[in-house]
Amino acid sequence: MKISDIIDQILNEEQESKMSEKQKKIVKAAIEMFAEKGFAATSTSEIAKKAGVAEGTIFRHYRTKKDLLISIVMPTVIKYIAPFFAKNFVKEVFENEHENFESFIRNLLKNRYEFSKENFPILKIYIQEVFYHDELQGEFRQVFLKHVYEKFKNIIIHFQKKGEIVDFPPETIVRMIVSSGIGFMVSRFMIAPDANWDDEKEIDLTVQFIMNGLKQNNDQ
Amino acid sequence: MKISDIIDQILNEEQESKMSEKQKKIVKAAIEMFAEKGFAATSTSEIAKKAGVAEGTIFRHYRTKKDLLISIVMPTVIKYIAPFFAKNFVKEVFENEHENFESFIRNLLKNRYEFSKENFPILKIYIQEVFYHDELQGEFRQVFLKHVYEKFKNIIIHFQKKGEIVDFPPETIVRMIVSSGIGFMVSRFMIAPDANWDDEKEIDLTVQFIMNGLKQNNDQ
Amino acid sequence: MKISDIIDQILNEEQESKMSEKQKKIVKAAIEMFAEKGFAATSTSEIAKKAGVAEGTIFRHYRTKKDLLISIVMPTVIKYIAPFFAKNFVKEVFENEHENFESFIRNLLKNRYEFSKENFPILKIYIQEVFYHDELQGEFRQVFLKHVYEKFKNIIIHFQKKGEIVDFPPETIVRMIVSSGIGFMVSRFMIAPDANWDDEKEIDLTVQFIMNGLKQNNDQ
Amino acid sequence: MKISDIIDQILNEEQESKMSEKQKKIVKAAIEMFAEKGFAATSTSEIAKKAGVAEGTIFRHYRTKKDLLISIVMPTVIKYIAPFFAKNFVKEVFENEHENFESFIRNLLKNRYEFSKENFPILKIYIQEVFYHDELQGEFRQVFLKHVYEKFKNIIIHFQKKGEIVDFPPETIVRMIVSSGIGFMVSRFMIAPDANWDDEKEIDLTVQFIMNGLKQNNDQ
DNA sequence: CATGAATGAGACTTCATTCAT
DNA sequence: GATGAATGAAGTCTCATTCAT
Repeated sequence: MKISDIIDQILNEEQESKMSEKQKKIVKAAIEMFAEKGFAATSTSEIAKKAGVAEGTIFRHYRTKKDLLISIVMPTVIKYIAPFFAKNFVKEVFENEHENFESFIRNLLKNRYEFSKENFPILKIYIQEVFYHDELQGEFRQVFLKHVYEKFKNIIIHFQKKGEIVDFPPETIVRMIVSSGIGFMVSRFMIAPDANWDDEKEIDLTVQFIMNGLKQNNDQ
Repeated sequence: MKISDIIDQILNEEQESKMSEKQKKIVKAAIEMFAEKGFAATSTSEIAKKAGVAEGTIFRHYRTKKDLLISIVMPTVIKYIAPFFAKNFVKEVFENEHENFESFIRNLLKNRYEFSKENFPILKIYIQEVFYHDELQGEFRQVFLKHVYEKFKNIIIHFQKKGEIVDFPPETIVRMIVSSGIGFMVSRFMIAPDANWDDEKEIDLTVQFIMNGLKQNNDQ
Repeated sequence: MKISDIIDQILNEEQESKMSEKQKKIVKAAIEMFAEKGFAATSTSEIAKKAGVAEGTIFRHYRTKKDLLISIVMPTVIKYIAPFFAKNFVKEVFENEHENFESFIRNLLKNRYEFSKENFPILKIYIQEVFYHDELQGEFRQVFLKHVYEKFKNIIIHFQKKGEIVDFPPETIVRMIVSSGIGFMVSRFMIAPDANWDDEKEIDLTVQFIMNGLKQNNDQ
Repeated sequence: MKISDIIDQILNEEQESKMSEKQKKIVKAAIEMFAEKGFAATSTSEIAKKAGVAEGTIFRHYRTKKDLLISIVMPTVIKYIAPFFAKNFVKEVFENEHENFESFIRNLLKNRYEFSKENFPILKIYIQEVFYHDELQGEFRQVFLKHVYEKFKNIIIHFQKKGEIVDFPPETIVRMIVSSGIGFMVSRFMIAPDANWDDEKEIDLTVQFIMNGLKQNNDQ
């Protein structure tokens, strides 16, 4: 499956509705099992059983087991970073005088939180498997990540020039923001999903933490 | 392997020297392969071949493949959090008037950075596999994690009382610090190990970020 | 496989016809090899080769090698003792005035001889393996054996009351009859299957031996 | 190990005392395990562990695992049938006017019962394995069995001529006697060793059963 | 489209046996 | 004589994938 096909799928946005009933069941079952046991430790026969279909049916829809993984994971991952591709993403930040860094960060966290909430199993699978399968990086790493990363960096630089944030290397700042964000998601959905979370408050505190952490300190 | 045995091993600190030459080779090969391909996707025959021993030799030293994983990973993981168990860890923080939050954080990061630098493959394996194998949590989660977490929280509270850091819930602060730290390690050793890192500086910036992020803001 | 399922299979009597061609070949090959070399000394790869199927095919039909053993052996063993379960087995003996002990014994031996002739390899496997695998006794020992044994004993007692046979403990008489019968079968089919046997005559002599051995001796 | 060596061993009768302490432990452990799990299902490492010796030690005393089996089993089996070799065994029967068939049978059963009582585990191993290993039959079958069988048959013929027993084919009579005898031993020591046995009485009844079963019936 | 029996490569593991110490 | 680490062949079983129905 080429990356261009995947993008098409996403733009069309109709993938799911095009799926047959059986196919949906397969995807659902695969997500659950991959998230629970890992890709390599999940057998296609388990997926078939859980999905209530014959083993052969899986291979009618997906050439290989790895194809199934990629088909499940990539669309969601791409959606995850899609905002950075929106034409107006950077534009808005740059042209809107009232947009400040804090609202940018807050929006980012809230968006990604909402998305993660609905898609965490798939994101978990991605996080776990991305280091083992080139296909999950592949063109992605080069084409996409750079794209996103670059835009993100530009925004950082923009706010640094406006004097809103500290003068660390932009890459470092990206890392700090992303670490704080993903650190929250992982804690929230992987490590202690059953704890008593006040999500609104945690997001708010995380934003405060990032903002203070990156604030231009004149007294320093 | 019981957790008490593991602790003994670590205290004795002689484990490695007790290993036969072949055993060391097995462990070395296993670490490399597990880190590269993941536990489930690595076959014992690959490990044997890479280690230059017969496959049966692996099972003379480790009852099962999973035993091999555990024996490799747990000692290092325990060492990773061992500082929190040192009797003087909390004591020092509490009793030393000159100890402030910044030096505490800086020490923590530096220590864990040095350790990670030497042991990252193993830590990576742990991070990847901990969600799939109860044995990697087991008593650990209950006994150890709580222990460490609790002490960490107490230190946070200590500095909150001294007015050095902001009044967020201690758990949240722990998460922020750990996220920032692990975020650095993961970026440094997993995501872009080949980039041009100025480690000293990155640690310094990360400390600044955390300090500012948690500073008691009087003007707020 | 629960004993009730096995009974169902036997009652349906269609098991064999339900088997696929390959499955039949597997069973045939397994019987031959188990009988010749013993269960533990027969490898599944040998069975597969002899059956002309892939090794994996065996495990598609039988979860484990032991499952294969049980599936082969239990139905036949149960059929072997099934006559004792027939509703009219005891009834006939008790109610038919003309039925005497000799005709009872003669029928028993002839029936079991005919059955053994056709199924000896399987019975041999059972005899060899029953002492090593609890699954071959299991509910069997408790439920069935008692059942059969009890009925057999009742018949003995019946004929003892009629004065036809000697007053030994019924258990002892059962043992003598069974020993004589199985002794013949084992000699006939295991120890010297290639000798020149006049089966009719041997059965007849065995019946005479048992009858005389158990005859109520007035002159004693 | 050649059969002549075995005979020598037995004649010398000193085998056991020649064994080192370790060797005795090995033999003891092997007997227990072979009897419990069967030869093929018992591993040499299990034997070594149970015997408290190193695995290599077993192979210092016995070239192969099968050698161990043979060394354990054959001497006892030969002793089991040794009475038939005693020079005076047949002679006594033939020349002693007072010796009758009943006392012959009774002696036989009693002797073999006493011997079985002490050596049943080994005999059990033999019974279980003799059908799988040519070495356990080998020369034995040809040389020994025939020898014993022939002598036994001669004795039968002797008593038939004296009119004490019925005119069945001698082979058939041998089978009946042996079946009754072994049937008792197997019931006594294998099938229900824990039942409440009155051994004296059972032997007595078995002798009666055989005697009556084979008595020359003048009214027939 | 869907099925599921069949495959055979390869997974983990056990084992009898060897040999340097 | 005794040891036990090491071996590698062979064991049981799993798996992704194919294909005739």
